[in-house]
Amino acid sequence: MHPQYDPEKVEREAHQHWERTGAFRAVEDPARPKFYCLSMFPYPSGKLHMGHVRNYTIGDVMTRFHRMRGHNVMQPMGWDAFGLPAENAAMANGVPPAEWTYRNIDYMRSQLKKLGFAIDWGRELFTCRPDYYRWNQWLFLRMLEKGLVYKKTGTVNWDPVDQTVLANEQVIDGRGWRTGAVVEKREIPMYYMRITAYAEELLSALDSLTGWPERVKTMQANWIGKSHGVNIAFPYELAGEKKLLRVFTTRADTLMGATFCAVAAEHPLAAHAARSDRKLAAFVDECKHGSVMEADLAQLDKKGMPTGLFVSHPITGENIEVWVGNYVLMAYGEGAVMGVPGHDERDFAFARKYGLRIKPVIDVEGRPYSTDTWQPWYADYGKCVNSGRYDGLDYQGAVEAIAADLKKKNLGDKQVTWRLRDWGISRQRYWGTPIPIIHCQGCGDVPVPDDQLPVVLPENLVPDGTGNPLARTPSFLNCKCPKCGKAARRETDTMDTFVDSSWYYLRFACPDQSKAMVDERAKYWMAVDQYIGGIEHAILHLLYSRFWTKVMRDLGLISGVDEPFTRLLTQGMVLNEIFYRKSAEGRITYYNPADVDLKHDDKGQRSGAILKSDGQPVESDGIGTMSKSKNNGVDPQDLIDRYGADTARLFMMFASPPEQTLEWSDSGVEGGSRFLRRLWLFAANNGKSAADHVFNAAFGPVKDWTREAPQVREFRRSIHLALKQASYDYERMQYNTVVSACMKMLNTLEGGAGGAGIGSVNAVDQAVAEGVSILLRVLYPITPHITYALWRDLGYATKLGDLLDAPWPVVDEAALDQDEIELVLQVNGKLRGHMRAPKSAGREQIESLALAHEAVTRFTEGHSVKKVVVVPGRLVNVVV
RNA sequence: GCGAAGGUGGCGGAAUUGGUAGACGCACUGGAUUUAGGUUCCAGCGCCGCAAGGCAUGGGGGUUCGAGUCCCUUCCUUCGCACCA
Repeated sequence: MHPQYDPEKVEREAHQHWERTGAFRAVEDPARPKFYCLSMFPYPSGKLHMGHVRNYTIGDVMTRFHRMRGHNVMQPMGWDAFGLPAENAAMANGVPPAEWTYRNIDYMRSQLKKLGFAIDWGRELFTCRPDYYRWNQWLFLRMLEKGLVYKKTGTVNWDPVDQTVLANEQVIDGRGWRTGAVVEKREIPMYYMRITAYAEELLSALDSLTGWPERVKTMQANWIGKSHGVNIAFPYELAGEKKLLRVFTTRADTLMGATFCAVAAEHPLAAHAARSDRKLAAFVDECKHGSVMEADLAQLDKKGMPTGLFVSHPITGENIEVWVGNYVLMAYGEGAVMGVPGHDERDFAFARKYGLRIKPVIDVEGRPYSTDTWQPWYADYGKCVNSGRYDGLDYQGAVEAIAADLKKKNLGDKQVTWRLRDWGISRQRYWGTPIPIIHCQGCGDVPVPDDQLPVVLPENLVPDGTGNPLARTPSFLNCKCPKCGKAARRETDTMDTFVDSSWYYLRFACPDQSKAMVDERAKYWMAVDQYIGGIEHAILHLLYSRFWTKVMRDLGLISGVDEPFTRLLTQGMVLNEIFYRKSAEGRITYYNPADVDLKHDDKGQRSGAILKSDGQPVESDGIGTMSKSKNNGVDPQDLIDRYGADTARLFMMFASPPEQTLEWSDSGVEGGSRFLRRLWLFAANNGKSAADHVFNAAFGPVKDWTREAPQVREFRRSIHLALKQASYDYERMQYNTVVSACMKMLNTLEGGAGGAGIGSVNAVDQAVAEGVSILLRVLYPITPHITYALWRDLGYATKLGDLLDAPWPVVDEAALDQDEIELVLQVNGKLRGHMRAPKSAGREQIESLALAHEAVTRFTEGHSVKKVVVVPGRLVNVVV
């Protein structure tokens, strides 16, 4: 064995070995329990970032651990390869998105391989390949047949200069990111997936996801947003015709306080009124401009205009004026609200601004009411007042009574409303899955027949930022109508990339299947036992995937799977300190932490930070996520080149538990590297001679350790305690303390099992050998390369086989036993000393030993002992 | 505003059922090795105190023999959602 740890060599050899033996190929095996471990697949943006390294290391540790525990594991990898960044890169460099994407994939794949992940590369998939996205198209058509896909007009951000649709992230302060032109809202036809048909199941099934973090489930539940309320109709007449204005409310108990109605700018009634009122038309137009993002809308001032139309109150018959309000959302409920200024903050602000009547109808435990200023309790539940026959009723009672009365008049009923909206999947983009529709002058929108799938996306186009290049490509655009055979035009919109990621986990089970979307192998592997990814996908990706799984189930494509991901782990972000300098003119320049030296005073406290290049101080702006704009990123490649993959993996796992944020620390990385060098050195010096004994110790006939010297037994006890800790922490996925347990083991090993003349030499060697074999196996899922090399070089591999499938070490409970136990002595709950007592000592014996102990008597003298609490094996507390 | 998570040494973080707070690592201090720097090794390291001892898990209160852990209250931080009627 070479005495020097050479990570580059060690890792290269391990990779060659795994490659040669096909170590990570996953094969269906009904005889063994399966474990499908999946990390969210990356977007091929160019190179791996630290978030990827962390994500995939967590998954790899889990995969390797479960394999040692006897599971048939599968860890696949693929590429979320369609998307906007490829188009942006194309515009910047004039390279087709396909070329850019495939080049990035090649580089990132090589990085993943360097990190030594136990991935079955035979299952690699690419969402931008026709053999994958044809099934997006195929399922789209099945959903179309079932009415789960439909077409309607939707609102998009439109850049009037580039004549193109903008994604939300391309709109900055209401202007196009490239042109700076004010963005308009535009109505265009789009395809939608009817996710709302699954709202009830998507909500109720959250309860079954016991392996998901609570906050992700809460976020999804809020997003789905089920509200119970009442749909109320306000009758009116228009050109002699009787009509109804419908509103939805969760506060039907306040109906008697309704003094106006407000409709969204897009509401038909607003459009009608605008026809005869130019000022109103201008206002409606204004509302339709600007961003489509709701977070932006929420910042706007309340604005409105009367329509001049009146409706009558469904209970009193009173005349009520209809307004257009910029705060009313067309997409929620009926696109219209009843205005109850007395008990709704928005209506209150609106009424105050336009001098509308405010009528309080709820009394909240006698708290004061003034129409001058809004108070939070105005919106609380209370008793009806000023409400005629409903006076005195509470919230529930009033809602029931009012709903019943409305139902009698045919003017309303109880209703459940969802916040969740259907999923618009059309994107006016080139680099995505073509929507398989053909537009024919005579036949209308015609689905592409199955035997003409896939509709292949040409890979050689270069977008220029103006419109969709597909629309300028005759070879793609022109086709024949499948129905009538006449010349027709292909749909040029592509699908949202969330479609691609909504089912890739199913395809990993059978990526080579060319006849079907999925086959019976999916039944073996599904559901994903552990899914790992960033919290940023808590809502959309995870909700769409759940929806998609249910759709495929209901179409009979998969069976026995209601939910795709049994357990979910959302890993924390990777942070680093931010350093900057501010120039005299106020310009801020950020400096990478790698270029900054930290100064400490002699107590270890930070005393300053200076830039290495000029020795002048820089300011710290705290810590934040690694980002280009703050120049605080660390390139994983540098880390690997410098220290090797094992150190990178070890640091990632050690610095904090998987779900928490991780703070980058160069010296922490050094510490990890130091530990691995120490491990190597210890093995080189002591491991080989010890290993010769290992087969009698850990794997041979059980030895009676109770006869050995106390030092040897203490040594084993400490190894097995650490093993117990590590096993527990692997189960609960707290890998930082697994690393700490391994460090303890090495500390113990270096301390030795006792010198010459203590115990039998044979026992000392066996204890060391056993300790080494435990440490290597416990550390292996985290740092597989160095442990592979040591396992091989110390001779374990030849006798016991590959570390990949080595049995997980078993805690020897007998080793944890001690003849004498150290007990903590407390007086009045305060720590006063320690004493040793025989393991066999009973409660009374311990009590009398404690009361006689000097550490106790010092504090009990002159006082009377009231009570003695004995916690077996732990402590004695004397109360005086 | 609503919802969720979290406040523990100079720092990252431990503490499985209420039972020795600060494991493990980093930083720092002293010493050894080294021509020196680095590496490596040994020792120390919550705060105050010469010591005995006292004080410490954001603040305040409570339950308990005993509270980082349970309850109440308050402050702060982070994240998510946000005109949802």
